[in-house]
Amino acid sequence: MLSRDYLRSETQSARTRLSSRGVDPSLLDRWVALDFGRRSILGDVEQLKQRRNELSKQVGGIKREGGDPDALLAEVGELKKKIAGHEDHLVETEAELTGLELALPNLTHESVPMGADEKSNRVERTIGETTSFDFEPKAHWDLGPQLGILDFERGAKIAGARFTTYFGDGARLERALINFMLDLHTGEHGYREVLPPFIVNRDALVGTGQLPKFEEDLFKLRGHEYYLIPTAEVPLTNLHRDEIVEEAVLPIKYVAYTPCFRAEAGSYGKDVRGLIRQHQFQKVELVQLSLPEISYAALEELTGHAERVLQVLELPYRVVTLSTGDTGFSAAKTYDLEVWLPGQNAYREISSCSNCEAFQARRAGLRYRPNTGGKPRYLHTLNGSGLAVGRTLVAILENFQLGDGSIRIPEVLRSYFGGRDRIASG
RNA sequence: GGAGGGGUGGCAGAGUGGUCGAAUGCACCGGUCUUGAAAACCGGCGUCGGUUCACGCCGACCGCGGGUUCGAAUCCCGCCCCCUCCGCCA
Repeated sequence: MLSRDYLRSETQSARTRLSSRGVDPSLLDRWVALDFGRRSILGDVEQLKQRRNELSKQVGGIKREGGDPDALLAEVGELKKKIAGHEDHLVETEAELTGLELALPNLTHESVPMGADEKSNRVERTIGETTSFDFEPKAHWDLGPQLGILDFERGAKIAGARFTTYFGDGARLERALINFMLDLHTGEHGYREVLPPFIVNRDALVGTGQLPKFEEDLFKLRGHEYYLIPTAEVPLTNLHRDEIVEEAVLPIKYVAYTPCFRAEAGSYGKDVRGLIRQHQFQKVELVQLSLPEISYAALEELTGHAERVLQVLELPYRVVTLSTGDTGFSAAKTYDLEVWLPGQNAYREISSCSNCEAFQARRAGLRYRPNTGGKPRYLHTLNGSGLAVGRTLVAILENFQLGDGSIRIPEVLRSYFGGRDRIASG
């Protein structure tokens, strides 16, 4: 959510900046009308309530002294009717107002490149050489089944399309990556490990911005107001919902491994082969709750933590700033990390690191009390994959494949394989 | 699933229809005292919204949502959460 103060006092700028994200400018006009209407009704209703409260007090006094309050009661009766009418109107106005506010995306930071889609994204830096081979490299959807470590058919048999089953060293590699990432972020980057519920309620999803707009992307439990999490960002960011924390505890840094579930509505025909786009995938997620003043430094730091995983695994990648049109609903600025995949001859997203500023904090009621005392303020939220585990596994298979179809295990993962340096058939 | 108990300010804990946004204690902040500190004493100390240049004023909030009433933390209904016992279960 954007702040009402901003929408009110900077309406023109809000109109321009939101339209660069594809928001219909007339929504702003509607907002202004509703906001004005709300305050006008509120003024009336509160005045009537004030009068009613005064009269009620008088009635109490009169009754105590054994008098007859009938004259006052008649006036109160009138007031009650008026108040009820105004309040119905007020409830409607507020419902439409918040509905509108919940549907407006965040404003992008001034450093974000303007553009309608990913074509306007800006490459910030490219790390490592794209892997070269003296043979024709294979895609992971060929390598995995050949090695017997990924089984797409059996994933589909027990669940459906976009589900995969891992066997043997495939399952072990996934587990090794999870442990390696968690160990790195807790041991060297100062994050506290969390194991949250993988199912959340509606409020949590509204808090981070998936709802009410993107319901069709989510798996909902039948007969319950429960949803499978699309990312650990949802439980982690909502951990302190409706709390006021002391400034001294900031920044709060959480890391969690969770499976993630996405309906992938509207992506039919996209990445249908392999592990790239699944209904369920594993992810290690980083979340920070930050002081507003330093949240952009925190974004650089958090992005660096995700990059560190790729560096230690010796995977080539690049960092891209998403354009205004490609930036997600809740984010003010997003860096995507794209890993080189020889099987596709392309860089593919493996992490997305965002500063949401106070957008989620307003929705979720995340505030802090300044050291100097005074009013609570909204804090800033950041999140980033550190990393998407399935895609990391893909990158390892494709980048470290050897001519004989076996896979070289990166140095830092060997301790999770009892010291072995190869994944070979069987 | 069955039976019972409970959700009040940062914490503990009063309050069962009328100046109750809420006693009291602790914690916290400021002051007095003190060489300094502690103790003691004095004062302050919730959130949101509206309005105001400001001081302030007004409204709302005692898990959430409805209802009864001139008036609800207090009575009624629904829901959520927590605890205890039984059943079941990993």
